[in-house]
Amino acid sequence: MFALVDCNSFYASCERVFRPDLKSKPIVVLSNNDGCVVALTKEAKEMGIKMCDPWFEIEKEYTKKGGVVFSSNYELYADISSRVMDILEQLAPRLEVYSIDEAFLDLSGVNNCMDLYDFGIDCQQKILKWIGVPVRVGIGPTKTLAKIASYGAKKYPATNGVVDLSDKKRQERLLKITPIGEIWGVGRRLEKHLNAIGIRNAYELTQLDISYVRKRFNIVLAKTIRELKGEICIDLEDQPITKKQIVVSRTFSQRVTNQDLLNEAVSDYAARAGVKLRREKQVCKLLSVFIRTNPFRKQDTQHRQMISIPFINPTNDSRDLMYGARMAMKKIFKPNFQYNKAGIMLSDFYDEEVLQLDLFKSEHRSYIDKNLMKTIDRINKTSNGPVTFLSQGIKKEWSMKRELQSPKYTTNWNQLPRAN
DNA sequence: TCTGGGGTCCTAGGACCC
DNA sequence: TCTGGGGTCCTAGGACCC
Repeated sequence: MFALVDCNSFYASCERVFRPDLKSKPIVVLSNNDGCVVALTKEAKEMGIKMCDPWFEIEKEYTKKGGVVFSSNYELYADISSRVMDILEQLAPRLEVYSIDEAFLDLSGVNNCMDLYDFGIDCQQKILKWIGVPVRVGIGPTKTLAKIASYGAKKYPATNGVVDLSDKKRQERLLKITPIGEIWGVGRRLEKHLNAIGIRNAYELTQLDISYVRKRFNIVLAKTIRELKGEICIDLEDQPITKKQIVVSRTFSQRVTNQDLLNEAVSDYAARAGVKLRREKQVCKLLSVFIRTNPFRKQDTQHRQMISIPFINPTNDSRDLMYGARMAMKKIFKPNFQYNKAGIMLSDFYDEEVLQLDLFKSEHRSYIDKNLMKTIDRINKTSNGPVTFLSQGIKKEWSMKRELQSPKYTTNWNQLPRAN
């Protein structure tokens, strides 16, 4: 049996933890660059705000009506998240941290000693009391059913935010009122296709013939159906899996036409990606860079391009990555376009310790170089940083804006909350 | 004027090999 | 005159997730 514990309006709830005065106020949290809404409370939803609404379109009306807004504060959210996960870890034998605000729990054994609904309520109360974040709990024999249970817990207030789908009859009842698009693994595209052949809810989906689905659609949807019927196809992943790619990309705060500035941006992203790669203890063999103009500006001529360049010797040295990024940029940059986003992607990873070197080339990063990177990383973890490379830029005119951010209450000594 | 970022998995199609 | 077929690997792009 699985449980899915899901934090309600997570980013917005994090903001409330240190601002009890916002208890029943509408709150929205914005994406990077204060671009669009990525989290919103029930109260904001009731005002007609939707996920992904562009901020500039709703700002005036929303603030006039007394809505509260924050730029995203990922340091705060990550810290609150890890505190929630710590508690969950103590409540169940196995835990999979699925995202910043969700975790799957393996409940085998738990159902022998307590009622699962009571377990859910207990979870909820502990996290609310110890952290201050409201959660809902969905319980079911497969992950996909636990997800459906969680949907039910959100949608129907009478459940008190906990739904246990152990019972087959109860499963069927909820599946019959769950729209197809709410199923885990069914996105907008599939929803449209399924609706077109007359499938409207989760129950109707389970009535389809599996081999037909595999032929007409794909193997992923076939798996989803088996999961909806109670057959476990997706296991709990409680071991941290090594990443297969690392991406750093940002929309610029303003449009950029100048190649020097683009070089600065991708160098900065390359250095950030390097930090992540070294944290994974991996080296990479392939680096890709992409740039694009703003697709929302129909009046501009569009340009988007991506290019990959291989390293002969796999590396995680920021200097190699930055050099590669600039080489790539040189190849794809075209003048007279108004770029609004660039990004870098690292892939083809190998373990740092078991490097395969090129047979005919001996130059590779030395022990001293490795220590240099380690030292920089260590300094940057303290408040003595940051140490950066000149090519990452100083003014960073392209870098994003975040004008409405709350303090880093839990991760910065100078921003601790005060009790008066 | 202003529209996010970071991932995974699957598939189709091309290059290449024997 | 008539010019195959099966396999692998790689990449780009799509769909999905939070």
